Amino acid sequence: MDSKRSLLEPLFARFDIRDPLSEAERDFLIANTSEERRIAARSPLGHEGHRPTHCAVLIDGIAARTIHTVNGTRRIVGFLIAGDFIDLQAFPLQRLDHGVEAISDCRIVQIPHSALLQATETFPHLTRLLWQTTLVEGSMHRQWLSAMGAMDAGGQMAHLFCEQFMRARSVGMAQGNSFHFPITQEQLASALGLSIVHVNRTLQRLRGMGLIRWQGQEVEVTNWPGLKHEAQFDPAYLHLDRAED
Amino acid sequence: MDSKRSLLEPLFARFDIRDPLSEAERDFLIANTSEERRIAARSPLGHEGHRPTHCAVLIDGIAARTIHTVNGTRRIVGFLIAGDFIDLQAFPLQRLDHGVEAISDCRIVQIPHSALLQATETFPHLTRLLWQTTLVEGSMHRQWLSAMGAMDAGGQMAHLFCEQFMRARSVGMAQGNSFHFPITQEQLASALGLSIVHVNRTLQRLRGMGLIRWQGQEVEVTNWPGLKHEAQFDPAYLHLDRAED
DNA sequence: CGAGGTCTTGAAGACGATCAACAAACGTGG
DNA sequence: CCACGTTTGTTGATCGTCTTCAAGACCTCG
Repeated sequence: MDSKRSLLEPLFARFDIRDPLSEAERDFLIANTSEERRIAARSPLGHEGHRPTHCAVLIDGIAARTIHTVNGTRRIVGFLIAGDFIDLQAFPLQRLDHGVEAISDCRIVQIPHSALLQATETFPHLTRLLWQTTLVEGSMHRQWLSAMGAMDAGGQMAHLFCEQFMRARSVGMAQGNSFHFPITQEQLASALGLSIVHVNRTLQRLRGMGLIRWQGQEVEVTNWPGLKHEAQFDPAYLHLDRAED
Repeated sequence: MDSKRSLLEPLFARFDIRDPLSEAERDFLIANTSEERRIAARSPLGHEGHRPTHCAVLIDGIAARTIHTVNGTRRIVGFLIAGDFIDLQAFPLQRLDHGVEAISDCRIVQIPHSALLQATETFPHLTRLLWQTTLVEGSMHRQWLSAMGAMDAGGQMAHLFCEQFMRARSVGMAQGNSFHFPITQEQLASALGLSIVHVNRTLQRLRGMGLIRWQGQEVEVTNWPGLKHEAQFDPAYLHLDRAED
């Protein structure tokens, strides 16, 4: 199925950065991939506590990992873009320990856990790559933790923009210095652990410093070295591995 | 080697909670385990950017995952206790993206990456368990992120104590309501992203509320329900799976 | 055109940081 | 065993960042 092959292209591109898949591995994934499904913005892609039987891959759109606290607030702990696995963790862990929600309209495909099980039995190299993929998530979480404790709101926000920009660029989703990032300030606040009001003011400061422009759904990095400096950004933790910039 | 078997006991106990290892899997790990090594408190167990050839398991003691920021501060993003893998991520990822330092005197054993590679080729069930283990880390990171954004200093600190208490208990390292936690207030501050002064005051508040006692290197939970409530603690994310309390 | 969501601005107040100093605990060598 | 320096813990005062509350502007979509 060439249509499925093209659907999985963002995922393959992700692997190609680090360690390309063999044809047999690609074919195996393609053979076990469902038809494309469309998910409307704001709807859930995964539920905390749920035990999925399939693993989803985000083909197009933006999604967020969320954690709901007892007092009713929900915190965004990570963003997903094209080529990211949505709930691959739930394959080894059996249970999803956080929620995932679509930020924009999304397209996904699914791979049954039975196929992943088979992969671990017969495709050790692929298994190691899947494993690796889930670990990059953890690395990003650590970086967020570090940023939150060590920097002020401007630094944290700049850091997030740096991360999203580099990630978008790595999968070919950036146009020059711009990338698609259709989130609201409320969502940005939830990701940074700040109030909406303060996000708004911090945003204005970054704009005023000439670091970024943000109109509609496009973020333009107008001063990349400046933004990286403000964020103290070192992309090593993303494990993109062709050390660019 | 029965001595090595007993060294790996904390690790096996960790697996037993979720999905026990077969005898063959245990034997394989035992056969590929190095002699015990002792590491002095405050010395490094792993360096950011390093490419390890072996993976270490913490047998005894407390260690911390650290990230060094440009401005010279180091942030603690996680704690390790007996039975935790120190740098298993670096096997699939090839590179360690953060530092690890011994908090107390530690004992470790090492497993060469070559053995892990062989495990992925011939022990798929073991591989899935190793994978699973690395994912619990990510889950804890997410919870820390959520806690940092959503709660004040008291809540965050209570959350950390809850987590450490449950984890210590799960590997039999707790005595009643007490557990060994030989860290300084500076290290606690670095883990919570707070100043030392504020950690000190927050600690006094928790003590004053009768939630914990902390003398020397022992933390005693004097009011477990109260501590959990203050922390809004739900242990599901630890994936310990015998839902206790 | 109205309604709801999003963005923006102002003012007051809380939480935590920083600075500074001192007390207590610890380990080491004399 | 005591004297000493170093690390850790404790307290007070001041300041800044960020939160909260409140209200108005803008925008999009029915």
